[in-house]
Formats: sequence, C-alpha cells, structure tokens
Amino acid sequence: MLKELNPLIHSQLRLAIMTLLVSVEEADFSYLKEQTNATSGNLSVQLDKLSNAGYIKITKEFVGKKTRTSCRLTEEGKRAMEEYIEILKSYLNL
Amino acid sequence: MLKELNPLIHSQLRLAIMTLLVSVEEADFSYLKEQTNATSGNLSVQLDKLSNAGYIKITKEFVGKKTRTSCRLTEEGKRAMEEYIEILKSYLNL
DNA sequence: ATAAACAAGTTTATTTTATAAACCAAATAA
DNA sequence: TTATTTGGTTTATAAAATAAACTTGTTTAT
Repeated sequence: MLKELNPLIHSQLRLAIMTLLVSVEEADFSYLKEQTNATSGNLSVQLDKLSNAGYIKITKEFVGKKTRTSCRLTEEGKRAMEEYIEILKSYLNL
Repeated sequence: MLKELNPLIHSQLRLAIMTLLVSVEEADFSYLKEQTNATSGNLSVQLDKLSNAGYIKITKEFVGKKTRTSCRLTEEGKRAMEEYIEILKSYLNL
C-alpha cells in the first residue's frame, strides 16, 4: 500500500511554494509570484493555507512606504516537507 | 521560474496509479484499488481520465465468468511520466 | 493638483477536481 | 432462494484551485 502524500503540501502551487522556501529560507510575495507564475489571488489563498497549517510564518512589514509580505518555513513546515519528500522518493524509487 | 508539473499526473490518486504502472507494467482494477486505498468510484473516474488522456490503455476481458479490467501505460504515458519525474527532481534537487 | 497607472495584496465568484454515495449486473455462498 | 460479494459505473456532493474583481495606497505624468 502506498503511503499518502500530505495533501496540504501536494497541491501544485503549495508544493512550489514549499520547495522554494526550502532553498531560499525567506521569500517575499513578489518573488514567489514570479517564480511560480501564479496569480496574486491564488498565491494569497495558498499562503494563508500554509500559514494556517503552521507550515510557514508570514511577516508583514513596511519597507519605506510599501508593505512587504515575506514568508519562511517553520520547523513544523520543514519536518512536513522532509516527510513529504521521503514518501515521494518511495513512490518514484529514487 | 519553476516548470509546471503536468496536472493530469499530479493528482494524488492519478500519480499513485501512474507510479504503480511504471513498476508493474500491468495491473488490474482490484490491485490498484488495494495499493492506492481508493474507493472504486474514484478509481474508476481517474482511470477514465488517464485513459482519455492517452496515458494508459484499459483492457476489459473475461477471466472465466468474471470481468477483469486491467491497465498499462502507453508509450505516451511513459514519456509523460518521465517528464513529470524530471521536473519533480528539479523541484527537489534530487 | 489631479488623473492615470502601478504595486501589493485580499475577497469573492467560478470552475475544476476529488470523493463518496448510490446504484447495477453477475457470480458465489448460505 | 435469498443474501452477500465482486467488480465495477454513474451521479451527486464537497473541497480545492483558479481567476476576476476589488481595495488601499503609491508613484508618475500632465
């Protein structure tokens, strides 16, 4: 029996966000939008979900007069991602 | 920019089906159902989608008096799966 | 100074997808 | 003979993803 891939991570966009955050440690909204090619709305919604799940921490600050929304993985998010990757490897025997 | 993971393969259940078919070459409905833990209805629907996409070939035959539905990857399906795996690897730098 | 365009998002509505429930036909067991 | 199981399909419901519309404030051009 195959193990279940955490559905909170598995969605197209959330997986992209999580893998980006694994490699860069911190990323802001615009960067994530560029890299994933997502619409703002979709990105906003999916970031909320990851945040509500406790997988990422979202910080809003002012840089000069502009707002900046940046995200980073939490410890829980890192663990969830590692587990996800392990299961994925078992799927694809990598 | 991240490449897009083929959404036809990326769904939880369809990915499970495809990875199983990569390793076993041929599998019947019951086997897929056991291995994926899916409901019959969901499995039926997702097999249809993969079939309509040309990624798998579904064969229905009689074994004795019982019907048997078995599936195998098409060449197109194999290619799509290889591409999917390559993109996934690039996500997770494996 | 004011209007037009832009940035950085959020909210809401629509579409797509996944899942489950109900159903069906044939075979086997009690 | 009447349940029960096997092997599914179809249809209805729930959840998710996506896009479109909107908001708030900023910069730029006139």
